[in-house]
Amino acid sequence: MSQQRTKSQTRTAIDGLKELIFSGELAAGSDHLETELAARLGMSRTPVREATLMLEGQGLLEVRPRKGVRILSLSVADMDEIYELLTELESLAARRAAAAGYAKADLKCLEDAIDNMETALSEEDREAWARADEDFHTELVRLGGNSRVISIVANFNDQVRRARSMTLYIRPLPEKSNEDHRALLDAISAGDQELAFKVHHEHRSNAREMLIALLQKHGLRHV
Amino acid sequence: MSQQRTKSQTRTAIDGLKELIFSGELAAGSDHLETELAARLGMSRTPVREATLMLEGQGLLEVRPRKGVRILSLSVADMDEIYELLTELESLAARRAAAAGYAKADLKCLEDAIDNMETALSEEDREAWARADEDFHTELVRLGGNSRVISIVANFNDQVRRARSMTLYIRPLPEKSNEDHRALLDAISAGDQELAFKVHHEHRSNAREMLIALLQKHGLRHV
DNA sequence: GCATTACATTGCGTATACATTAAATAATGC
DNA sequence: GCATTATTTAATGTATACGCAATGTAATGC
Repeated sequence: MSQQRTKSQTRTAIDGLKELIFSGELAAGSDHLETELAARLGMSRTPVREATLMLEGQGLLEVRPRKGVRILSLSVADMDEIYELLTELESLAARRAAAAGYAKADLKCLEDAIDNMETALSEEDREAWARADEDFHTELVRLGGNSRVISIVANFNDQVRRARSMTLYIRPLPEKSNEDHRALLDAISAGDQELAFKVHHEHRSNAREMLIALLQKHGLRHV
Repeated sequence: MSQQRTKSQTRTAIDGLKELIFSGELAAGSDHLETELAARLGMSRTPVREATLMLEGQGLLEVRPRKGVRILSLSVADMDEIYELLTELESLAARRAAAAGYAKADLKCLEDAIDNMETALSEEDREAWARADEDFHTELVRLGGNSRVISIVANFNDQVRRARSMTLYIRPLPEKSNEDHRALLDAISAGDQELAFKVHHEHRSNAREMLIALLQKHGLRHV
């Protein structure tokens, strides 16, 4: 995205730590001393410390003095909480997007994302599908136009990212999903606020239930 | 609340800065250098810096390299965004509280808050009313039981605190407010999820519209 | 052998020193 | 005079030093 000429060490630490967390190199539940992380990232403790404080604020880890920072793991109950929150906020965004009276051109990103999901589905390319699905949801929230909602949703998407990629290959192919996406797009196009809200709320609720059931079925108590 | 034996300097800085911001001593929109704040708080730059980074994460200020930290002011549009978000999240909490099947004893805090508001109203004690109103809303969200929602709502309440206290004496006395509160309490008691959601959503929407209109009427473009 | 206390270790919180670089100012050429 | 470039200033970003307090370990008493 936006490239600074010289990326600050703190920025590097934040990005580096997030990457290490998302990739699982820093496992959920594991503890790491500031010194260790600093050495790992090739910098002094100061920017690492700043980064961990910020990531703590974002709910990705917990700073536990003298025990190291703990990479947070999410219980099923946590996932349920987060999905409930995302359901509500995305549905709010859907309603607002419908209210905004967007022209067809404004909704092109949504269209594209849906097309990409369809292609990915037919090719059974789960990674591509997941990317397009995230695009769709991100764009939907953006169209909602509430900047606070946008950043909260982005934050919690980060938090569940690991869980998503863990379940990507054990979940059923989301065949029905795109019907919902198209229905939502139609509702937004038509400016039908309540329908947009309702369609997306149900879509998200279903996804939530599916995911929770999946986690329980596979005994994934923590992700 | 929870007292540390020795409060860390960073903690002191956070609390101190928040206090200075809420009280208006650090005015909305004003800029302050790290060194200045450090001197003011009687500590070195390090904990001040950590505090400002965390408060930036909480949306209370913005760190602008070489220009100092800027205390954020909220435009009317910002207030609108935040109130929209709070409306949705509190209404979600209301629905969940209704779903939880709380016993009468569990809802005592809500009852008390309503009583306190009534007393405060009859005595025209606006400060007391505001405290009780905040108690009510905080407790409602707590009863909702979603810890993410709880902390987000607390965060945004901090952000609008200054605006609230600014408008406290120019707004009309909230005579009707308590009817809504009681109706919500009844809905929660009765376990009527949709009613609880609806009642509170409307209550909040009204409060939002009143506040926005008030800000505009008084030409308060930034608070 | 167990509990308790003294001791050693070490990770963190904070202060401070220093390098970097954006901004402000002065100087130069036209 | 104006624009452009060189210089200075100063606030930040980062490294480092250091003391404290928490944790683990050894020593002591019973």
